[in-house]
Amino acid sequence: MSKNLTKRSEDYSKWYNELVVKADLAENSAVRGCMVIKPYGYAIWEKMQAELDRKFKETGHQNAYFPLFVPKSLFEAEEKNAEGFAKECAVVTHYRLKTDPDDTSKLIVDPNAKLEEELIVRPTSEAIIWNTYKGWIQSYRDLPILVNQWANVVRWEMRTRLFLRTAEFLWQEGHTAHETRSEAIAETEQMNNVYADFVENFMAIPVIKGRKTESERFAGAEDTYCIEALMQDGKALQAGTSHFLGQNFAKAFDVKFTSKEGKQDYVWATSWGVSTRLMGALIMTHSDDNGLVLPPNLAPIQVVIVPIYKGEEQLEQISVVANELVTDLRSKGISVKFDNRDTHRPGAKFAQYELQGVPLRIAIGPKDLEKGTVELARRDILTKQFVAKEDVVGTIESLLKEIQESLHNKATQYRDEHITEVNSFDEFKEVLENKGGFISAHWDGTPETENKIKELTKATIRCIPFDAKEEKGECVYTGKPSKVRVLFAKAY
RNA sequence: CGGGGUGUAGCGUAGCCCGGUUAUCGCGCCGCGUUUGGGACGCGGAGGUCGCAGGUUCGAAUCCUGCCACCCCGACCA
Repeated sequence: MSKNLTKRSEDYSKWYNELVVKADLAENSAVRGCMVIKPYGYAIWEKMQAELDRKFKETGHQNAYFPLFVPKSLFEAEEKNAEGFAKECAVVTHYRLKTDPDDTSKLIVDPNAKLEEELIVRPTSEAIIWNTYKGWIQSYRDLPILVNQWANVVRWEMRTRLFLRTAEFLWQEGHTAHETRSEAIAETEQMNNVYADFVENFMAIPVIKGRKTESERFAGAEDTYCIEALMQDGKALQAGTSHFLGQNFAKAFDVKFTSKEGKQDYVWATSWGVSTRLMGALIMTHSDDNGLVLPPNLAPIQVVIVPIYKGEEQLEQISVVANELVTDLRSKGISVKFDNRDTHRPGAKFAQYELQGVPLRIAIGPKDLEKGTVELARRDILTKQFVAKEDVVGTIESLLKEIQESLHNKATQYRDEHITEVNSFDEFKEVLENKGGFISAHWDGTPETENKIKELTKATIRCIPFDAKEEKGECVYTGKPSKVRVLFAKAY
């Protein structure tokens, strides 16, 4: 493992300055923990959005938008949800500033502009959305409602971590309403699968699908499904969640419908989301000491062309070859950048595109002009080869596919090597301390044991995998009987 | 909120214990020239309320007091 990846995630901000920087508005400590996402990083987020959005539409969902502010009275309606998020809410209490009478260069909050009811900046949107759905749903004919929202949310965490736990983050949240319990459960499963498919195949990050334990469940959910990934430093990361909300929110907001049989019933609900945290997962899964490594499906620039030249005349000759390549590659749907800046030397460009994780790099110099070749370099395994000009497009097409696959394979191999079955608590602690990763162990099913293990080791149950085999065993801590192994890990 | 630590140029830092020239060095930035197949080199240059406020002193980045900010560990968490 690369040594730098064992460091704290904050250190990534130095290497991946190209991608994202921490908010640097130090005069106001209140924005501590927020991110500035630079254009290159945002381009990656946009590619993620586009693919997710496509999958959501494919499964019958539509986008909509709901208010940023949630009146406190709505927020407190669903008790568990409110309780779960209460400790991390930003609250708006006033709506106006005025000039400070003691110092006209300063502004103060106008005490006469106090809101009658405080507004919560959404930490999640169930409350405001279910309050709205109430007006949309009367009959079974109004169901299902399959809506997704792209938004930002604020969670005032006591401690933030770049990418993984920022005070403000971008995400999508799906909120659906159904006639029946089973339909809602099917939706919950479907969306968890959509996430798994996206993260595995688009981001080349292997995940384990499973169910959360009661204590790790979303506040207000009856059941939480999740996808769990493993980072290169051996810590687990929750990459996405899909919740079956039962009738909790329908009851809290009094959302009833009349069924075909003419009976009144509460609506069944789900919600599901993934966030910019996935960009953290991307970095912490694929990066090496030279910087980011992007799966081709996600790379805003898939191929970069760097000219190596002496004098303008040579640059012109190289540009002819380069521009032809650009046209050919673009016609195949490959995104290419020809970097002909004369303010930077080739070596500096090589380093920059490596840092940015561009999957393939073409270098064209005088030697290539002579021989009719180009130099083609792979970012993921840092190899170089010379390719005849006429073979370049074909080679690149197959290499992009190969890199996508190979990144996924490499990460899967690492992940699989870091799932360790243990049968005693000593072994549990030993593996957790020295090897890290997921620990597959028996658990007696009680929150008390789960908590005790968390206290003693800092490891939590990441999930009860869906594909876990029935197997008789004894709880690794209490020795009580257990039917199935669950996955423990230290988590971000 | 509890425990520990740090504040000197855009970034990273030396100097502080033991007060004394014009505050050190590297990266980055600007200009000129030579360069260009892995982060170029030479010469010249710009850039600083030494976190803030008070105090001690002939003299404070350095000593004293107070404050502020940030980081790390813990509780919280997608």
